[in-house]
Amino acid sequence: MNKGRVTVIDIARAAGVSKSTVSLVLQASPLVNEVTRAKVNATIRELGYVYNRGAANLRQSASSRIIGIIVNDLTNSFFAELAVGMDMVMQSAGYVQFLSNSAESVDRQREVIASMREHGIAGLIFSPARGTEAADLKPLVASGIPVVAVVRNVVGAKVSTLFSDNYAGAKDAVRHLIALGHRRIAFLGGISNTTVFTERVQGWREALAEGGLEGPNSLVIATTASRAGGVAAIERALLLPEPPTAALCFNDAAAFGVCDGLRAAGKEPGRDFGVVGFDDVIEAETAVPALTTVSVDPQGMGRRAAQLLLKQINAGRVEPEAIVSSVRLVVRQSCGAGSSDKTRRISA
Amino acid sequence: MNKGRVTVIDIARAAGVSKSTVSLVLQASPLVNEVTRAKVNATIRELGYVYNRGAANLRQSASSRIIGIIVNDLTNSFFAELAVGMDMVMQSAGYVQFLSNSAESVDRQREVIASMREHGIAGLIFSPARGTEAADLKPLVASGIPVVAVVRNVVGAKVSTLFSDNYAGAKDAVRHLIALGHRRIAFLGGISNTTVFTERVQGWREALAEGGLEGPNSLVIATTASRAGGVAAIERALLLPEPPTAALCFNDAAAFGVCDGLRAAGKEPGRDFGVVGFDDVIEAETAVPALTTVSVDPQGMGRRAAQLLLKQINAGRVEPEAIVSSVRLVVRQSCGAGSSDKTRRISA
DNA sequence: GCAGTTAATTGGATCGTTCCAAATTTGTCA
DNA sequence: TGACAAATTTGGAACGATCCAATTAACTGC
Repeated sequence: MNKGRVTVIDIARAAGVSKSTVSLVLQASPLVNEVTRAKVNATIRELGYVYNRGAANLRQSASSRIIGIIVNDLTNSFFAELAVGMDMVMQSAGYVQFLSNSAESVDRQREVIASMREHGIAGLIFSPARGTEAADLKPLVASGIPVVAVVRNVVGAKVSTLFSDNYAGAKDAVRHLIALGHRRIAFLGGISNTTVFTERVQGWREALAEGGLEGPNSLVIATTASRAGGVAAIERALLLPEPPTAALCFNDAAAFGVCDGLRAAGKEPGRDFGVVGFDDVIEAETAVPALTTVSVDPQGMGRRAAQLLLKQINAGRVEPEAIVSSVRLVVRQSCGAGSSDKTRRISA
Repeated sequence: MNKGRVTVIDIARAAGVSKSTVSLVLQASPLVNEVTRAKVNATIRELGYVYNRGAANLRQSASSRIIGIIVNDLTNSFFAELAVGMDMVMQSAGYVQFLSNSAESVDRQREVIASMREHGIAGLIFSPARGTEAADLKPLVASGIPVVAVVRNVVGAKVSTLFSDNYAGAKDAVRHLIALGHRRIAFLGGISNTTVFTERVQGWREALAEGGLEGPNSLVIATTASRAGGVAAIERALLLPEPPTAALCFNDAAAFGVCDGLRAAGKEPGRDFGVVGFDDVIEAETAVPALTTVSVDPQGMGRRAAQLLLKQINAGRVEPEAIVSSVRLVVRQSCGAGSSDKTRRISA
């Protein structure tokens, strides 16, 4: 009996109707009589039938209810949260996702995209690996499959985008540090030749200028966007002739590293040095000291990206759309302001 | 021209051969003449043909090169790393994965499994959501699809399993703390009614007994398996009449929380209190102090789980297999031993 | 030059579903 | 009761690939 899968034809035979009727029942069509419907449904349960979406998608009209998601680094909790947000809305919209990690490799990314395409995805959301070119997306876009790029952009690609407002976020953060009395404020961590980095440094620089302060390049210390990168950056910063008294960090991971490095140097973050992160990952709230950071709400961003993609899939025709997701500064302890009182929020 | 996708028939017509020949070329069959092969391949590139795996999988023999992965909490970096490990081997084996987050909900997990099944996965790897029952997997297993449960087990389910050696790992960790001179060693964090928790507490208890020490229930403080849970646990531990001087934590996240809590109480982890974690997530190495922890190597575990699943898929017939992945204690600073010298490794 | 191989190629038929047009049943009303 | 409409049901013919058996083309060796 277990030989071969159960198909609509088996159901039809067992229920004494035609396969067409079974198909109508499967699609919950109002055309079919209640009695018949009940009988067919009973048989379906009885025989343990499983719908074969692959077969259904074969007919040219159908679009597949599968989407692709590729992130550049799933081990980074920012991207993991992003993926979780997407997963949530995709799941409740009745979609399944191919979810892959490009690990920052354009080759792997290309392979994954090709593979997903062969499997017939209805759309793609991805945070591009460093070095992604418009050409990598060309065929996908040309075939009319909606694509949403998140977090990072791909120059020249005709795809929808969803970025956070890096410039405004960095500016607000630095303004806050200036308001707290800091005069030498560094920018620590991150990889320099990326758009995100450039935008955040730009915000940092303009806020300093606005406050009549200097923003020399020596205060911008690029390393990597990780905890280890944060440690390295603060170590170098403290060796400067005129060391900073506060820093905006490229992201939360780097900010945690900066806190680690400060402690290793005998300084207490928040009290002896103002630290501000970027992203607002979950641990930011529970860390000690709680991290003051620019909240990007990665899950929310993931959800918005997913909704955007679904909208485009349903719309049929793809009209690239660029969304900038606003951010807000969440003041906690690490900047030296929130001291004892509970988390306070400043709208950006 | 963009109306409808390009199919083997289009290629065949354009290249002046039959669709069967095109099919043979696609499968790199040695039967076809080199000249013909070149001509067909050229036409394929020229027309921008994309292979339709859905159609190919329709034929009963074919198995799908899609597998399913479900994790209970992707925002936890342990599971994110696990997923990345799986992704790596699946990708190089030419598979794509549906990867979903059950968020600890058995209902969502059930839905996702059903959906994946309809899409024709060749196998499933998952870390069961709390409360998963054997019945949830019954239909999948009955249809002969290999299933591998990782990290947590599902009582009564006939599936393959891959767990880390929680018992031995906990025992080694506590032995090490005893060797460092600690006499009151707590077990902090985690959710009490889980197998993993029970096994680790068991190891803790036996190591204490072995060292002639007491292991009262008051020293086992269950909260949650998170950073916040660690903070809460150490707070309660320090209020005990006879507070502990060291602790084995349920996992690294909790251990970081314990460090945070210690600092908030004016104690320096490593110097004033021995802290040992469990998992060895990436941040464990770069944290300050570097975390002494039982290394589970989540990525490696993910890779092994993926290899096990692939083996079963290729084997055809499914014979459930139980693998216990060995662990080893990685001594760093947080336990008070590694003090100044670099990370030292003790094999378990 | 021809039988006997070997190498290459090729029409169906098939996988499990959907969809259309046509057929059947049921219901309504004069 | 018969004509007509509405409600249900139903055979095929797709969809895009694979695979088998059968055909055709290209080589042997004598």
